Amino acid sequence: MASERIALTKFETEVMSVLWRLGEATVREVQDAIDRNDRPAYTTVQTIIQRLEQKGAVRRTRKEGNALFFEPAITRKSVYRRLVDELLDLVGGSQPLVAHLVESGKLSLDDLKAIEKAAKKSRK
Amino acid sequence: MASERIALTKFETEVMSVLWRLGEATVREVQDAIDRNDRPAYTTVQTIIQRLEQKGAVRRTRKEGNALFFEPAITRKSVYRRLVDELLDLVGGSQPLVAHLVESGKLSLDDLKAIEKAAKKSRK
DNA sequence: GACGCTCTACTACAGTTGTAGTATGCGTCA
DNA sequence: TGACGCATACTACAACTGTAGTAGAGCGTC
Repeated sequence: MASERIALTKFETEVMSVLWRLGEATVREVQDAIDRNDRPAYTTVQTIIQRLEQKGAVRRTRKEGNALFFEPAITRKSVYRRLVDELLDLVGGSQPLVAHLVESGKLSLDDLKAIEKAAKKSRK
Repeated sequence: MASERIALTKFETEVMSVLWRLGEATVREVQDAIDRNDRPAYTTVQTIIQRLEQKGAVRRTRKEGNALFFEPAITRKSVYRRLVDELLDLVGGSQPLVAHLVESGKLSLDDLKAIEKAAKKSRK
């Protein structure tokens, strides 16, 4: 479910990350979960969640006291796919991307092997 | 060279890609090189290049007739690094990212092996 | 030297995004 | 049951982005 093609901004994506992690949360909880030096104001987070709701990326689940709970309405995977695709377009494919990762030390040879092994296993 | 920390928008990055590819180009040449169905107007490209110039991402090289030539003033690598880092932050590291690539069929096991081999070679 | 074409410089503008304030409502505790 | 406090709904707004028009200058051609 969840018809995709929803474009998210950086901050919106960050909020979605929190929701994917927590499963369900209030505005307050999302704000608390945002781990930054310049933490946004409560109402800022509220606005973002509201926009996410309008975009259909988030939905209300229930109410506790007078606080609403929200949960993701789109999958993490679909959003990642979009982000990754965009990046791949720019850098010219996944090969160059991974090469860049290895080259810049962000991914070790051991990591590569581990991924390989896992992939082989899940494939069969 | 080229003090980094320059944030580029999507379109700006696209223009930079053209410049990295061509090495040097006029506004007209950049516009022609943009390969899209909804190609932007000449003046639109002009504006983007102007903004890139203000940001220090691009510099004028010479004049031919009354047309200016521009060249990149920052490296492709530094921009990629920024983009990749942002994505990594979001998806939670390079391991998950590569796993996602493999899983979604964007990267084959053969690709992985090739990268591994190349990395080993360049390392020694 | 005048004309026309192309290029640059400047201006415009609406939509998006990050950021947050204000007003008002609802629950809970005394 | 009234007040306090947190939550929501609504409003605001400046900066950034994509998009492009207009005015005026320079170059090549006749």
